[in-house]
Amino acid sequence: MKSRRDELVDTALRLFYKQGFNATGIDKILSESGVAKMTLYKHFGSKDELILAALTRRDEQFLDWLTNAMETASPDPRAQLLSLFDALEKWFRGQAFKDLGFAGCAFINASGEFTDPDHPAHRLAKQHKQEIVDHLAKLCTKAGATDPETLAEQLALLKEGAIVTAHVRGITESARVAKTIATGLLDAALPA
Amino acid sequence: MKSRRDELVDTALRLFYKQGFNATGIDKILSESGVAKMTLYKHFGSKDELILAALTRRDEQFLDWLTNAMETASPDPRAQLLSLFDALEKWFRGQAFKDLGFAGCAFINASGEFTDPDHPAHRLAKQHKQEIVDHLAKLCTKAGATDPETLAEQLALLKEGAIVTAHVRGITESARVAKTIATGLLDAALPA
DNA sequence: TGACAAATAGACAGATCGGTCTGTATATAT
DNA sequence: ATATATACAGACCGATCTGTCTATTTGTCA
Repeated sequence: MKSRRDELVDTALRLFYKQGFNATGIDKILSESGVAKMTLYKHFGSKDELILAALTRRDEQFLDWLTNAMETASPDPRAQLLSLFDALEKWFRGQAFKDLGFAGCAFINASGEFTDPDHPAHRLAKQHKQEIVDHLAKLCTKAGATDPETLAEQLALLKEGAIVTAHVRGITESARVAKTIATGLLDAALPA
Repeated sequence: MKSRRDELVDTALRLFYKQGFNATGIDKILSESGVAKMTLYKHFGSKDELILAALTRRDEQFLDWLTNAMETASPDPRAQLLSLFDALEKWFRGQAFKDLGFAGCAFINASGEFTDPDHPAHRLAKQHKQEIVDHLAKLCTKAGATDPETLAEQLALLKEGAIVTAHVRGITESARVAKTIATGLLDAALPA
């Protein structure tokens, strides 16, 4: 059973994601979650803290989903790296997080609203992106890359490009465009 | 001499870009631009219209800057395509729009705040991105690509990835990561 | 049953929001 | 010099924002 705190964080994440952080008022989160205002301020000191909690929840949720999708796809690390882009396409099509749909990357969106790199939400976004790069680098090492860090940065950049293209322009096929480029990179960087 | 309307739009663009659209109030734009409230509402029917005017201004400004930077770089279309990423790096370092600095792409940020694809600001963002792809496709044709549209989409995706990486993670070198990948794509897609 | 903790509803405060309105000052052109 | 357009300053409106407070209800455990 979900605690009142979880109820708040999940509702906040959903509304922040679909309507933006500044555009979403506390009252809407309360009415949609059915939680009283005092309960919110018992768990969180301010709206900013709730924003951070929602993004933290998203961080865990997204990494769990992504790593699971990639591990499930294949035992081969090279195939796992490529399956990143198959997972992205499912996400873009709204098949990954059914209660949220697809409205771009919550962390890119957060960085757009809180452009100051020292803002806690922006810092969390940076950390989230770094975690993904680190995970990719591990797989690149396992796949036998001579420069796994560089390869991981390249793949991560393709991922970000695909996300933005899918969201801003509505082109879900961007995942396949990125996958094609990634295939060429892996062919060149990994031993046959 | 700048008209009052231009004064408004320039100030609005600067504040929207650095602080976000919803977080920037009308009163701040008025006080920083030194324009009276009634003058604003004589030129624009609402804040939403001012947002659109600011983004339209940014669209012109950015495309002018980018096309000029690429044309200036070289007469060779292949070199022009690669110079896209040199221009990006200058932008990331804050050397392109000195009154604005770098706070990500205004259109990616707008799409993050206005996630509904039918929102006028989101539509404008989509249009802006399409204009750039079209411009790249023309250059790809000039460079002799057999499939200029696909190549242009690939380069555009690299551009978006570099922008997001630079903004969210603060890694200005992302422009060079993208350029390396782009070089490989051009080597494979263009006649020697 | 009675005590205690947790969550409820909802009024309230103070600030800020977008937008309207009145009245005054400035500048240009005839 | 007078007419006209434009922009000014700033009061004002209703709505909404975050956050605080009181008083009531609910649920649990002894």
